[in-house]
Amino acid sequence: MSLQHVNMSLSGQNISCDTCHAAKYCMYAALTCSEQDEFKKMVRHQTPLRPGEHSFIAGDRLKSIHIVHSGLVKSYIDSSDGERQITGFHLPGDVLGLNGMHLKNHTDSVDALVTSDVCQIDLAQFVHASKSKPMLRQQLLLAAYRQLSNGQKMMLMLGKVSAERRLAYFLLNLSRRSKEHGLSPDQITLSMTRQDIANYLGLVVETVSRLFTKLQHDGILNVERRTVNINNYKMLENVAENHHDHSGSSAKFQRKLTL
Amino acid sequence: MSLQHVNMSLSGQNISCDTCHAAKYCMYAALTCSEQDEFKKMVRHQTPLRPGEHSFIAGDRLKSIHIVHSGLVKSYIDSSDGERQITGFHLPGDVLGLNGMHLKNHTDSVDALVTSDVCQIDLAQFVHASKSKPMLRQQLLLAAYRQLSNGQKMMLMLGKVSAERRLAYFLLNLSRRSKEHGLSPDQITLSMTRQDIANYLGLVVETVSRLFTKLQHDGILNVERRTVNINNYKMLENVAENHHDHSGSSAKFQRKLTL
DNA sequence: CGATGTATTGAACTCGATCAAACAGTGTGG
DNA sequence: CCACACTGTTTGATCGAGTTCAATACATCG
Repeated sequence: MSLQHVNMSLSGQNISCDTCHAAKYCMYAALTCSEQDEFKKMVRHQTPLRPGEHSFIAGDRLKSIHIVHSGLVKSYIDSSDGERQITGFHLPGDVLGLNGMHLKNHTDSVDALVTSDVCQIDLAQFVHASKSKPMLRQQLLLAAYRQLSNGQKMMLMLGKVSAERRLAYFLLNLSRRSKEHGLSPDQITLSMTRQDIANYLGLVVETVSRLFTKLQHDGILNVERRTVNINNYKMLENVAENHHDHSGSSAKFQRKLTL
Repeated sequence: MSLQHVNMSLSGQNISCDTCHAAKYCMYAALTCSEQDEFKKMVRHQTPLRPGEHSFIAGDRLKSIHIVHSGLVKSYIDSSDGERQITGFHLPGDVLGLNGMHLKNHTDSVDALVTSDVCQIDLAQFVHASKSKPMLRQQLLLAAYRQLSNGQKMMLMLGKVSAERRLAYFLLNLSRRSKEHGLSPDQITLSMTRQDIANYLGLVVETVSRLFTKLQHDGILNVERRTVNINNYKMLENVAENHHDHSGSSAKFQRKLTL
Protein backbone atom coordinates (compact mmCIF):
# COMPACT_ATOMS: atom_id res chain seq x y z
CA MET A 1 0.00 0.00 0.00
CA SER A 2 1.13 3.54 -0.13
CA LEU A 3 0.85 7.11 1.05
CA GLN A 4 -2.80 7.12 1.70
CA HIS A 5 -3.12 4.08 3.85
CA VAL A 6 -0.82 5.03 6.68
CA ASN A 7 -2.85 4.93 9.86
CA MET A 8 -6.15 4.90 8.08
CA SER A 9 -7.62 2.49 10.56
CA LEU A 10 -6.81 4.43 13.70
CA SER A 11 -9.75 5.92 15.49
CA GLY A 12 -9.56 9.63 16.02
CA GLN A 13 -8.91 9.65 19.72
CA ASN A 14 -6.17 7.05 19.88
CA ILE A 15 -3.80 9.21 17.96
CA SER A 16 -0.90 10.66 19.90
CA CYS A 17 2.15 12.51 18.74
CA ASP A 18 4.26 9.91 20.55
CA THR A 19 3.09 7.17 18.28
CA CYS A 20 2.37 9.30 15.22
CA HIS A 21 3.89 7.90 12.05
CA ALA A 22 4.04 11.37 10.59
CA ALA A 23 5.72 13.03 13.57
CA LYS A 24 9.01 13.28 11.77
CA TYR A 25 7.43 15.29 8.92
CA CYS A 26 5.56 17.49 11.35
CA MET A 27 6.68 20.69 13.05
CA TYR A 28 6.52 18.51 16.16
CA ALA A 29 9.86 17.00 15.22
CA ALA A 30 11.60 20.36 15.43
CA LEU A 31 10.54 20.96 19.02
CA THR A 32 12.38 20.26 22.26
CA CYS A 33 10.91 17.83 24.76
CA SER A 34 9.19 20.47 26.84
CA GLU A 35 7.83 22.12 23.72
CA GLN A 36 6.59 18.78 22.49
CA ASP A 37 4.77 18.24 25.78
CA GLU A 38 3.08 21.59 25.36
CA PHE A 39 2.27 20.77 21.76
CA LYS A 40 0.73 17.42 22.57
CA LYS A 41 -1.65 19.00 25.03
CA MET A 42 -3.09 21.22 22.30
CA VAL A 43 -3.64 18.62 19.60
CA ARG A 44 -7.16 17.42 18.87
CA HIS A 45 -8.38 15.16 16.14
CA GLN A 46 -11.32 15.21 13.85
CA THR A 47 -12.88 11.85 13.24
CA PRO A 48 -11.10 10.38 10.24
CA LEU A 49 -12.20 11.94 6.98
CA ARG A 50 -13.60 9.67 4.32
CA PRO A 51 -12.64 10.42 0.71
CA GLY A 52 -14.48 13.50 -0.44
CA GLU A 53 -15.24 14.76 3.05
CA HIS A 54 -13.80 18.12 3.91
CA SER A 55 -11.70 19.21 6.83
CA PHE A 56 -12.87 22.80 6.48
CA ILE A 57 -14.23 25.00 3.75
CA ALA A 58 -13.66 28.59 2.71
CA GLY A 59 -15.53 30.95 4.97
CA ASP A 60 -15.27 28.71 8.04
CA ARG A 61 -14.09 30.47 11.13
CA LEU A 62 -10.38 29.79 11.48
CA LYS A 63 -9.98 28.70 15.08
CA SER A 64 -7.39 25.96 14.73
CA ILE A 65 -4.20 25.19 12.95
CA HIS A 66 -4.64 22.07 10.83
CA ILE A 67 -1.93 19.53 10.17
CA VAL A 68 -2.29 16.42 8.05
CA HIS A 69 -1.75 13.35 10.21
CA SER A 70 -2.36 10.63 7.67
CA GLY A 71 -3.73 10.25 4.18
CA LEU A 72 -3.80 12.79 1.41
CA VAL A 73 -5.88 15.92 1.07
CA LYS A 74 -6.32 18.64 -1.53
CA SER A 75 -6.77 22.34 -0.90
CA TYR A 76 -8.60 24.56 -3.38
CA ILE A 77 -10.25 27.90 -3.83
CA ASP A 78 -13.43 28.69 -5.70
CA SER A 79 -13.99 31.86 -7.69
CA SER A 80 -17.17 33.86 -7.76
CA ASP A 81 -18.20 32.38 -11.08
CA GLY A 82 -17.85 28.78 -10.03
CA GLU A 83 -14.33 28.06 -11.20
CA ARG A 84 -12.21 26.00 -8.86
CA GLN A 85 -8.44 25.90 -8.62
CA ILE A 86 -6.72 23.19 -6.64
CA THR A 87 -3.86 24.90 -4.86
CA GLY A 88 -2.10 21.91 -3.41
CA PHE A 89 -1.99 18.25 -2.45
CA HIS A 90 -0.92 17.72 1.12
CA LEU A 91 0.85 14.84 2.78
CA PRO A 92 1.24 14.05 6.49
CA GLY A 93 3.02 16.82 8.35
CA ASP A 94 1.76 19.58 6.04
CA VAL A 95 0.14 22.60 7.65
CA LEU A 96 -3.19 23.64 6.16
CA GLY A 97 -5.11 26.86 5.85
CA LEU A 98 -2.46 29.38 6.84
CA ASN A 99 -3.76 31.77 4.24
CA GLY A 100 -6.87 33.04 5.86
CA MET A 101 -5.11 33.56 9.17
CA HIS A 102 -5.07 37.31 8.62
CA LEU A 103 -8.83 37.30 8.20
CA LYS A 104 -9.53 34.74 10.92
CA ASN A 105 -11.54 32.90 8.29
CA HIS A 106 -10.48 30.21 5.89
CA THR A 107 -9.99 31.38 2.33
CA ASP A 108 -9.51 27.91 0.95
CA SER A 109 -11.14 24.53 1.47
CA VAL A 110 -9.62 21.15 2.16
CA ASP A 111 -11.03 17.78 1.06
CA ALA A 112 -9.72 14.32 1.79
CA LEU A 113 -8.71 12.36 -1.31
CA VAL A 114 -8.37 9.14 0.62
CA THR A 115 -9.28 8.31 4.20
CA SER A 116 -7.28 10.86 6.14
CA ASP A 117 -6.75 12.21 9.60
CA VAL A 118 -6.18 15.88 10.20
CA CYS A 119 -4.94 17.18 13.54
CA GLN A 120 -6.28 20.41 14.92
CA ILE A 121 -4.37 22.69 17.22
CA ASP A 122 -6.49 25.31 18.93
CA LEU A 123 -5.23 28.67 17.77
CA ALA A 124 -5.83 30.51 21.02
CA GLN A 125 -3.99 27.84 22.97
CA PHE A 126 -1.21 27.86 20.41
CA VAL A 127 -0.78 31.60 20.58
CA HIS A 128 -0.71 31.44 24.35
CA ALA A 129 1.80 28.62 24.43
CA SER A 130 3.97 30.45 21.91
CA LYS A 131 4.67 33.13 24.48
CA SER A 132 6.78 30.82 26.56
CA LYS A 133 7.78 28.51 23.74
CA PRO A 134 8.76 30.72 20.82
CA MET A 135 9.87 27.75 18.75
CA LEU A 136 6.21 26.87 18.29
CA ARG A 137 5.53 30.15 16.58
CA GLN A 138 8.79 29.90 14.71
CA GLN A 139 7.79 26.60 13.17
CA LEU A 140 4.45 27.93 12.02
CA LEU A 141 6.20 30.87 10.47
CA LEU A 142 8.57 28.58 8.64
CA ALA A 143 5.64 26.67 7.22
CA ALA A 144 4.13 29.92 5.97
CA TYR A 145 7.37 31.03 4.32
CA ARG A 146 7.79 27.67 2.66
CA GLN A 147 4.28 27.88 1.31
CA LEU A 148 4.92 31.39 -0.01
CA SER A 149 7.97 30.22 -1.87
CA ASN A 150 6.04 27.26 -3.21
CA GLY A 151 3.21 29.45 -4.40
CA GLN A 152 5.58 31.55 -6.44
CA LYS A 153 6.99 28.47 -8.13
CA MET A 154 3.45 27.47 -8.93
CA MET A 155 2.80 30.85 -10.53
CA LEU A 156 5.79 30.34 -12.76
CA MET A 157 4.46 26.92 -13.71
CA LEU A 158 0.98 28.11 -14.53
CA GLY A 159 2.15 31.24 -16.31
CA LYS A 160 5.10 30.10 -18.35
CA VAL A 161 5.46 26.37 -18.55
CA SER A 162 4.12 23.98 -21.21
CA ALA A 163 1.62 21.28 -20.34
CA GLU A 164 4.15 18.49 -20.69
CA ARG A 165 6.65 20.21 -18.43
CA ARG A 166 3.96 20.85 -15.85
CA LEU A 167 3.09 17.20 -15.64
CA ALA A 168 6.74 16.18 -15.51
CA TYR A 169 7.37 18.69 -12.76
CA PHE A 170 4.33 17.47 -10.87
CA LEU A 171 5.45 13.85 -11.05
CA LEU A 172 8.99 14.67 -9.96
CA ASN A 173 7.66 16.62 -7.05
CA LEU A 174 5.40 13.78 -6.03
CA SER A 175 8.26 11.35 -6.40
CA ARG A 176 10.54 13.46 -4.24
CA ARG A 177 7.93 13.82 -1.54
CA SER A 178 7.09 10.13 -1.64
CA LYS A 179 10.76 9.43 -1.07
CA GLU A 180 10.88 11.87 1.84
CA HIS A 181 7.99 9.97 3.32
CA GLY A 182 9.87 6.72 3.07
CA LEU A 183 8.13 5.42 -0.03
CA SER A 184 9.59 4.39 -3.34
CA PRO A 185 10.46 7.39 -5.50
CA ASP A 186 10.10 5.27 -8.63
CA GLN A 187 6.68 3.81 -8.09
CA ILE A 188 4.16 6.42 -7.13
CA THR A 189 0.47 6.09 -6.52
CA LEU A 190 -1.77 8.85 -7.76
CA SER A 191 -4.48 8.98 -5.15
CA MET A 192 -6.05 11.94 -6.87
CA THR A 193 -8.07 11.66 -10.06
CA ARG A 194 -6.79 12.82 -13.44
CA GLN A 195 -9.36 15.55 -13.10
CA ASP A 196 -7.68 16.79 -9.92
CA ILE A 197 -4.23 16.65 -11.46
CA ALA A 198 -5.47 18.54 -14.51
CA ASN A 199 -7.16 21.18 -12.41
CA TYR A 200 -4.09 21.63 -10.25
CA LEU A 201 -1.90 22.08 -13.33
CA GLY A 202 -4.30 24.41 -15.07
CA LEU A 203 -5.18 21.89 -17.77
CA VAL A 204 -8.10 19.66 -18.75
CA VAL A 205 -8.33 15.92 -18.10
CA GLU A 206 -7.91 14.97 -21.72
CA THR A 207 -4.59 16.78 -21.94
CA VAL A 208 -3.28 15.07 -18.83
CA SER A 209 -4.40 11.71 -20.11
CA ARG A 210 -2.71 12.28 -23.46
CA LEU A 211 0.49 13.39 -21.77
CA PHE A 212 0.60 10.27 -19.63
CA THR A 213 0.29 8.23 -22.80
CA LYS A 214 2.99 10.27 -24.48
CA LEU A 215 5.44 9.97 -21.58
CA GLN A 216 4.79 6.25 -21.58
CA HIS A 217 5.45 6.00 -25.33
CA ASP A 218 8.66 7.95 -24.78
CA GLY A 219 9.73 5.23 -22.38
CA ILE A 220 9.86 7.61 -19.45
CA LEU A 221 6.93 6.26 -17.48
CA ASN A 222 4.84 3.19 -17.05
CA VAL A 223 1.27 4.13 -16.29
CA GLU A 224 -1.19 1.61 -14.95
CA ARG A 225 -4.34 3.35 -13.78
CA ARG A 226 -3.33 5.10 -10.56
CA THR A 227 0.13 3.60 -10.42
CA VAL A 228 3.00 5.33 -12.17
CA ASN A 229 6.48 3.86 -12.53
CA ILE A 230 9.24 6.23 -13.42
CA ASN A 231 11.54 4.31 -15.77
CA ASN A 232 13.88 7.10 -16.66
CA TYR A 233 14.29 9.69 -13.99
CA LYS A 234 16.87 11.68 -15.92
CA MET A 235 14.68 11.96 -18.99
CA LEU A 236 11.74 13.05 -16.88
CA GLU A 237 13.92 15.77 -15.41
CA ASN A 238 14.92 16.83 -18.90
CA VAL A 239 11.29 17.19 -19.84
CA ALA A 240 10.63 19.18 -16.68
CA GLU A 241 13.62 21.43 -17.21
CA ASN A 242 12.85 21.87 -20.89
CA HIS A 243 16.18 20.53 -22.05
CA HIS A 244 14.34 19.81 -25.25
CA ASP A 245 16.97 17.35 -26.41
CA HIS A 246 14.97 14.10 -26.37
CA SER A 247 14.11 15.44 -29.77
CA GLY A 248 12.24 12.92 -31.88
CA SER A 249 10.24 12.19 -28.76
CA SER A 250 7.97 9.20 -29.08
CA ALA A 251 8.21 5.91 -30.93
CA LYS A 252 11.91 5.24 -30.48
CA PHE A 253 14.72 6.34 -28.23
CA GLN A 254 17.07 8.37 -30.34
CA ARG A 255 20.26 9.33 -28.55
CA LYS A 256 21.90 8.79 -25.26
CA LEU A 257 20.48 11.61 -23.17
CA THR A 258 23.92 12.99 -22.47
CA LEU A 259 23.78 14.66 -25.86
CA MET B 1 2.37 62.67 -11.38
CA SER B 2 1.03 59.63 -9.65
CA LEU B 3 1.97 56.62 -7.60
CA GLN B 4 5.54 56.54 -8.58
CA HIS B 5 6.55 60.07 -7.87
CA VAL B 6 5.80 60.26 -4.20
CA ASN B 7 8.99 61.20 -2.42
CA MET B 8 11.19 60.40 -5.35
CA SER B 9 13.43 63.33 -4.64
CA LEU B 10 14.19 62.51 -1.03
CA SER B 11 17.72 61.45 -0.34
CA GLY B 12 18.07 58.09 1.34
CA GLN B 13 19.07 59.30 4.76
CA ASN B 14 16.48 62.02 5.26
CA ILE B 15 13.67 59.54 5.34
CA SER B 16 12.05 58.95 8.69
CA CYS B 17 8.94 57.03 9.61
CA ASP B 18 7.63 60.20 11.27
CA THR B 19 7.45 62.01 7.97
CA CYS B 20 6.94 58.98 5.75
CA HIS B 21 4.09 59.42 3.29
CA ALA B 22 3.59 55.69 3.20
CA ALA B 23 3.51 55.17 6.95
CA LYS B 24 -0.20 54.58 6.95
CA TYR B 25 0.13 51.70 4.47
CA CYS B 26 3.05 50.24 6.39
CA MET B 27 3.05 47.82 9.30
CA TYR B 28 4.38 50.84 11.20
CA ALA B 29 0.84 52.20 11.39
CA ALA B 30 -0.36 49.21 13.39
CA LEU B 31 2.21 49.68 16.13
CA THR B 32 1.91 51.48 19.45
CA CYS B 33 4.14 54.45 20.18
CA SER B 34 6.80 52.49 22.00
CA GLU B 35 6.79 49.86 19.27
CA GLN B 36 7.10 52.56 16.66
CA ASP B 37 10.12 53.96 18.48
CA GLU B 38 11.72 50.56 18.42
CA PHE B 39 10.82 50.15 14.76
CA LYS B 40 12.29 53.48 13.74
CA LYS B 41 15.61 52.57 15.26
CA MET B 42 15.87 49.53 13.02
CA VAL B 43 15.00 51.12 9.71
CA ARG B 44 17.73 51.79 7.18
CA HIS B 45 17.45 53.01 3.63
CA GLN B 46 19.12 52.05 0.43
CA THR B 47 20.00 54.95 -1.80
CA PRO B 48 16.97 55.53 -4.00
CA LEU B 49 16.68 52.98 -6.75
CA ARG B 50 16.59 54.22 -10.32
CA PRO B 51 14.24 52.45 -12.71
CA GLY B 52 15.63 49.03 -13.53
CA GLU B 53 17.93 48.86 -10.53
CA HIS B 54 17.29 46.03 -8.12
CA SER B 55 16.75 46.04 -4.42
CA PHE B 56 17.92 42.46 -4.10
CA ILE B 57 18.11 39.42 -6.32
CA ALA B 58 17.43 35.73 -5.84
CA GLY B 59 20.28 34.08 -4.02
CA ASP B 60 21.19 37.16 -2.00
CA ARG B 61 21.63 36.53 1.68
CA LEU B 62 18.39 37.55 3.36
CA LYS B 63 19.51 39.72 6.23
CA SER B 64 16.81 42.40 6.21
CA ILE B 65 13.12 42.79 5.87
CA HIS B 66 12.36 45.06 2.93
CA ILE B 67 9.43 47.45 2.76
CA VAL B 68 8.59 49.73 -0.15
CA HIS B 69 8.81 53.33 0.97
CA SER B 70 8.03 55.09 -2.28
CA GLY B 71 7.72 54.25 -5.94
CA LEU B 72 6.77 50.98 -7.53
CA VAL B 73 8.74 47.78 -7.76
CA LYS B 74 8.23 44.36 -9.30
CA SER B 75 9.19 41.02 -7.83
CA TYR B 76 9.94 38.02 -10.02
CA ILE B 77 11.47 34.59 -10.08
CA ASP B 78 13.57 33.03 -12.80
CA SER B 79 13.47 29.38 -13.71
CA SER B 80 16.46 27.22 -14.51
CA ASP B 81 15.83 27.52 -18.24
CA GLY B 82 15.69 31.29 -18.34
CA GLU B 83 11.96 31.87 -18.02
CA ARG B 84 10.91 34.71 -15.78
CA GLN B 85 7.62 35.15 -13.97
CA ILE B 86 6.74 38.45 -12.38
CA THR B 87 5.06 37.56 -9.11
CA GLY B 88 3.87 40.98 -8.06
CA PHE B 89 3.91 44.75 -8.33
CA HIS B 90 4.47 46.43 -5.00
CA LEU B 91 3.36 49.80 -3.71
CA PRO B 92 4.55 51.72 -0.66
CA GLY B 93 3.99 49.77 2.54
CA ASP B 94 4.34 46.37 0.89
CA VAL B 95 6.72 43.89 2.47
CA LEU B 96 9.15 42.21 0.10
CA GLY B 97 10.97 38.93 0.00
CA LEU B 98 9.25 37.02 2.78
CA ASN B 99 9.46 33.87 0.74
CA GLY B 100 13.04 32.93 1.16
CA MET B 101 12.95 33.60 4.89
CA HIS B 102 12.95 29.89 5.61
CA LEU B 103 16.14 29.50 3.59
CA LYS B 104 17.77 32.72 4.80
CA ASN B 105 18.27 33.51 1.14
CA HIS B 106 16.08 35.41 -1.26
CA THR B 107 14.18 33.22 -3.70
CA ASP B 108 12.90 36.13 -5.74
CA SER B 109 14.32 39.38 -7.05
CA VAL B 110 12.99 42.92 -6.84
CA ASP B 111 13.52 45.67 -9.43
CA ALA B 112 12.38 49.27 -9.33
CA LEU B 113 9.97 50.23 -12.11
CA VAL B 114 10.27 53.92 -11.32
CA THR B 115 12.57 55.74 -8.94
CA SER B 116 11.81 54.05 -5.65
CA ASP B 117 12.94 53.87 -2.07
CA VAL B 118 12.98 50.62 -0.20
CA CYS B 119 13.41 50.51 3.56
CA GLN B 120 15.47 47.79 5.14
CA ILE B 121 14.95 46.46 8.62
CA ASP B 122 17.78 44.38 9.95
CA LEU B 123 16.42 40.91 10.55
CA ALA B 124 18.52 40.13 13.61
CA GLN B 125 17.51 43.40 15.24
CA PHE B 126 13.91 42.77 14.29
CA VAL B 127 13.88 39.30 15.78
CA HIS B 128 15.46 40.62 18.94
CA ALA B 129 13.02 43.49 19.25
CA SER B 130 10.12 41.12 18.64
CA LYS B 131 10.84 39.42 21.93
CA SER B 132 9.69 42.41 23.90
CA LYS B 133 7.36 43.80 21.24
CA PRO B 134 5.38 40.87 19.90
CA MET B 135 3.25 43.12 17.72
CA LEU B 136 6.25 43.57 15.44
CA ARG B 137 6.37 39.88 14.72
CA GLN B 138 2.61 39.77 14.48
CA GLN B 139 2.57 42.34 11.73
CA LEU B 140 5.18 40.51 9.71
CA LEU B 141 3.16 37.35 10.08
CA LEU B 142 0.05 39.12 8.85
CA ALA B 143 1.92 40.29 5.77
CA ALA B 144 2.99 36.72 5.08
CA TYR B 145 -0.56 35.40 5.43
CA ARG B 146 -1.93 38.09 3.16
CA GLN B 147 0.67 37.22 0.57
CA LEU B 148 -0.22 33.54 0.83
CA SER B 149 -3.85 34.30 0.22
CA ASN B 150 -2.93 36.55 -2.67
CA GLY B 151 -0.73 33.91 -4.23
CA GLN B 152 -3.60 31.48 -4.27
CA LYS B 153 -5.83 33.95 -6.06
CA MET B 154 -3.07 34.41 -8.59
CA MET B 155 -2.93 30.66 -9.16
CA LEU B 156 -6.62 30.68 -9.91
CA MET B 157 -6.10 33.51 -12.36
CA LEU B 158 -3.22 31.86 -14.18
CA GLY B 159 -4.79 28.43 -14.17
CA LYS B 160 -8.41 29.08 -15.01
CA VAL B 161 -9.09 32.57 -16.22
CA SER B 162 -9.20 33.89 -19.82
CA ALA B 163 -6.79 36.56 -21.01
CA GLU B 164 -9.46 39.27 -21.07
CA ARG B 165 -10.59 38.49 -17.54
CA ARG B 166 -7.02 38.52 -16.31
CA LEU B 167 -6.42 42.00 -17.64
CA ALA B 168 -9.74 43.24 -16.28
CA TYR B 169 -8.93 41.76 -12.91
CA PHE B 170 -5.48 43.30 -12.99
CA LEU B 171 -6.84 46.75 -13.75
CA LEU B 172 -9.50 46.53 -11.06
CA ASN B 173 -6.89 45.50 -8.57
CA LEU B 174 -4.65 48.38 -9.55
CA SER B 175 -7.57 50.76 -9.36
CA ARG B 176 -8.52 49.56 -5.90
CA ARG B 177 -4.98 49.89 -4.65
CA SER B 178 -4.57 53.32 -6.21
CA LYS B 179 -7.66 54.37 -4.35
CA GLU B 180 -6.31 52.95 -1.09
CA HIS B 181 -3.23 55.06 -1.68
CA GLY B 182 -5.30 58.17 -2.09
CA LEU B 183 -5.18 58.35 -5.85
CA SER B 184 -8.00 58.38 -8.34
CA PRO B 185 -9.47 54.92 -8.87
CA ASP B 186 -10.68 55.93 -12.33
CA GLN B 187 -7.48 57.26 -13.80
CA ILE B 188 -4.59 54.91 -13.30
CA THR B 189 -1.03 55.20 -14.45
CA LEU B 190 0.67 52.04 -15.63
CA SER B 191 4.24 52.55 -14.53
CA MET B 192 5.14 49.12 -15.75
CA THR B 193 5.56 48.25 -19.43
CA ARG B 194 3.05 46.18 -21.38
CA GLN B 195 5.72 43.53 -21.36
CA ASP B 196 5.69 43.46 -17.56
CA ILE B 197 1.91 43.33 -17.42
CA ALA B 198 1.87 40.51 -19.95
CA ASN B 199 4.49 38.55 -18.08
CA TYR B 200 2.69 38.98 -14.79
CA LEU B 201 -0.56 37.76 -16.32
CA GLY B 202 1.04 34.84 -18.11
CA LEU B 203 0.47 36.34 -21.56
CA VAL B 204 2.51 37.98 -24.34
CA VAL B 205 2.71 41.73 -25.04
CA GLU B 206 0.70 41.51 -28.22
CA THR B 207 -2.22 39.93 -26.42
CA VAL B 208 -2.20 42.59 -23.74
CA SER B 209 -2.02 45.33 -26.34
CA ARG B 210 -4.94 43.86 -28.29
CA LEU B 211 -6.99 43.53 -25.13
CA PHE B 212 -6.43 47.17 -24.23
CA THR B 213 -7.66 48.08 -27.69
CA LYS B 214 -10.65 45.79 -27.31
CA LEU B 215 -11.65 47.13 -23.91
CA GLN B 216 -11.36 50.62 -25.35
CA HIS B 217 -13.57 49.72 -28.32
CA ASP B 218 -16.07 48.26 -25.87
CA GLY B 219 -16.24 51.65 -24.22
CA ILE B 220 -14.91 50.30 -20.93
CA LEU B 221 -11.53 52.02 -20.93
CA ASN B 222 -9.73 54.94 -22.41
CA VAL B 223 -6.11 54.06 -23.00
CA GLU B 224 -3.53 56.75 -23.69
CA ARG B 225 -0.05 55.32 -23.52
CA ARG B 226 0.55 54.66 -19.84
CA THR B 227 -2.62 56.33 -18.66
CA VAL B 228 -5.81 54.32 -18.38
CA ASN B 229 -9.20 55.82 -17.65
CA ILE B 230 -11.88 53.47 -16.50
CA ASN B 231 -15.10 54.72 -18.09
CA ASN B 232 -17.36 51.94 -16.97
CA TYR B 233 -16.38 50.35 -13.74
CA LYS B 234 -19.37 48.03 -13.66
CA MET B 235 -18.69 46.66 -17.13
CA LEU B 236 -15.07 46.10 -16.25
CA GLU B 237 -16.18 44.13 -13.23
CA ASN B 238 -18.49 42.11 -15.44
CA VAL B 239 -15.59 41.23 -17.68
CA ALA B 240 -13.48 40.28 -14.67
CA GLU B 241 -16.23 38.18 -13.13
CA ASN B 242 -17.06 36.56 -16.44
CA HIS B 243 -20.66 37.68 -16.42
CA HIS B 244 -20.45 37.22 -20.17
CA ASP B 245 -23.50 39.35 -20.82
CA HIS B 246 -21.93 42.33 -22.65
CA SER B 247 -22.42 39.91 -25.47
CA GLY B 248 -21.84 41.45 -28.90
CA SER B 249 -18.75 43.06 -27.43
CA SER B 250 -16.99 45.50 -29.72
CA ALA B 251 -18.14 47.90 -32.45
CA LYS B 252 -21.34 49.06 -30.84
CA PHE B 253 -22.89 49.07 -27.41
CA GLN B 254 -25.76 46.67 -27.52
CA ARG B 255 -27.85 46.68 -24.36
CA LYS B 256 -27.93 48.44 -21.08
CA LEU B 257 -25.68 46.38 -18.88
CA THR B 258 -28.46 45.63 -16.45
CA LEU B 259 -29.62 42.93 -18.82
C1' DC C 1 -25.74 -7.72 -14.83
C1' DG C 2 -26.55 -2.81 -15.94
C1' DA C 3 -25.26 1.59 -13.73
C1' DT C 4 -22.02 4.98 -12.54
C1' DG C 5 -17.76 7.33 -12.22
C1' DT C 6 -13.13 7.52 -14.25
C1' DA C 7 -9.90 7.24 -18.15
C1' DT C 8 -8.51 7.12 -22.84
C1' DT C 9 -8.66 8.34 -27.68
C1' DG C 10 -10.05 10.84 -31.93
C1' DA C 11 -11.48 14.92 -34.66
C1' DA C 12 -12.42 19.73 -34.98
C1' DC C 13 -11.93 24.12 -33.16
C1' DT C 14 -10.16 28.25 -30.76
C1' DC C 15 -7.68 31.28 -27.99
C1' DG C 16 -3.64 33.10 -27.47
C1' DA C 17 1.20 32.66 -29.34
C1' DT C 18 4.35 33.57 -32.92
C1' DC C 19 6.19 35.98 -36.71
C1' DA C 20 6.53 40.18 -39.09
C1' DA C 21 5.93 44.89 -39.98
C1' DA C 22 4.89 49.49 -38.97
C1' DC C 23 4.47 53.24 -35.73
C1' DA C 24 5.32 56.48 -31.84
C1' DG C 25 7.75 58.54 -28.50
C1' DT C 26 12.66 59.89 -26.62
C1' DG C 27 16.83 60.84 -26.61
C1' DT C 28 21.63 61.75 -28.75
C1' DG C 29 24.77 63.83 -31.54
C1' DG C 30 25.96 66.48 -35.71
C1' DC D 1 16.81 71.65 -36.08
C1' DC D 2 16.86 67.16 -38.26
C1' DA D 3 18.77 62.34 -38.88
C1' DC D 4 19.50 58.34 -36.19
C1' DA D 5 19.06 54.80 -33.26
C1' DC D 6 16.47 52.71 -29.66
C1' DT D 7 12.75 51.08 -27.03
C1' DG D 8 8.03 50.28 -26.36
C1' DT D 9 3.46 49.76 -28.50
C1' DT D 10 0.13 48.56 -31.91
C1' DT D 11 -1.76 45.88 -35.69
C1' DG D 12 -2.12 42.14 -39.08
C1' DA D 13 -1.57 37.30 -40.74
C1' DT D 14 -0.67 32.74 -39.58
C1' DC D 15 0.16 28.88 -36.54
C1' DG D 16 -0.29 25.54 -33.01
C1' DA D 17 -0.84 23.83 -28.20
C1' DG D 18 -4.32 22.74 -25.66
C1' DT D 19 -9.45 22.80 -25.39
C1' DT D 20 -13.91 21.16 -26.59
C1' DC D 21 -17.02 17.82 -28.11
C1' DA D 22 -18.01 13.15 -28.73
C1' DA D 23 -17.40 8.31 -28.51
C1' DT D 24 -15.50 4.36 -26.31
C1' DA D 25 -13.22 1.57 -22.75
C1' DC D 26 -12.69 0.17 -18.25
C1' DA D 27 -13.39 -0.49 -13.10
C1' DT D 28 -16.07 -0.90 -9.35
C1' DC D 29 -20.29 -1.64 -7.09
C1' DG D 30 -25.31 -2.02 -6.27
